[in-house]
Amino acid sequence: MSGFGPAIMRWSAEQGRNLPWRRTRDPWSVLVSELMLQQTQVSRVVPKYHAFLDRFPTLADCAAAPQADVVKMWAGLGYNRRAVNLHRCARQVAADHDGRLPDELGALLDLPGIGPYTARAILAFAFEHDVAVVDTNVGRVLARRAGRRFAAREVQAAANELVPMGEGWAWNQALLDFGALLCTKKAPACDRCPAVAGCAWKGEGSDPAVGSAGVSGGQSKFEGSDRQGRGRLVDALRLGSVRTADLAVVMGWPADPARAERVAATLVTDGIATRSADTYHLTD
DNA sequence: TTCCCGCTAC
DNA sequence: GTAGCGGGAA
Repeated sequence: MSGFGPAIMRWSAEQGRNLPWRRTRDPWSVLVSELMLQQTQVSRVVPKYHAFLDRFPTLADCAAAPQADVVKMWAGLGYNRRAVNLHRCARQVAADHDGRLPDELGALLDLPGIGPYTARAILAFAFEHDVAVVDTNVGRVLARRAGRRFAAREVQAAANELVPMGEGWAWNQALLDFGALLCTKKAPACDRCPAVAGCAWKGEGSDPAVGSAGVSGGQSKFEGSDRQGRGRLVDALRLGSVRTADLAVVMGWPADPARAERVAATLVTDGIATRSADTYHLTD
């Protein structure tokens, strides 16, 4: 109650970020931005977003291109499965929806790479529907506001309650900004918070967001991980094919070729790479 | 070290 | 419900 929502809306109007994907309602552009923003910081996405849309201005352009071209444009973003998902999504929309992204939740959820967050983000940010977009930031903010941990189904329900009729677009952008800039995971700025009066937590005591549904925990270390080796191999594959005999060196594990082959196989399973005879290359 | 506008496949 | 997935900046 109180002025929680209005306070955040006022704050956002003054302090909100002016991000490139907020200047468009083009569903394809929104989809590209949202896929890139999954687990990847805004500052890293901005330049890639422009370059990607320059190369693939429409969904049809992407669907018509080889998957390898999409993966190449994904360089620097990481989590290359997202590039594969985006390409598969584009092809499925081209085939099943006449090239236009659906504006219905169920149909969006049926598309590769689109889950509960991204589906609602497209509805809210491209089609301006009054749906609640729930990511880890929103989950964190809502748990803190309520002063308790949420169960899985409660988070979306709590978020739905807050969407102001006819202002879903601005509200969801505002809440994402609020979570990213003020109500942050480690150092919430409660002293500068415009909505502290409507908050049950106020930064005092244990953080209700920890362990609450929809709030992501910490990540495993990157250095020395399988992810690091995968990244090195995909980087190499963007330049050309890699022989099986060279995998271990390329992936940074010269003394462990067995590990290199095992991890390289996961790229094949993910549909990112293809092995033919003794050579790996990006899947076309 | 930590952070990051999740999804897929178990 | 949870493991796995990149990479650079601060």
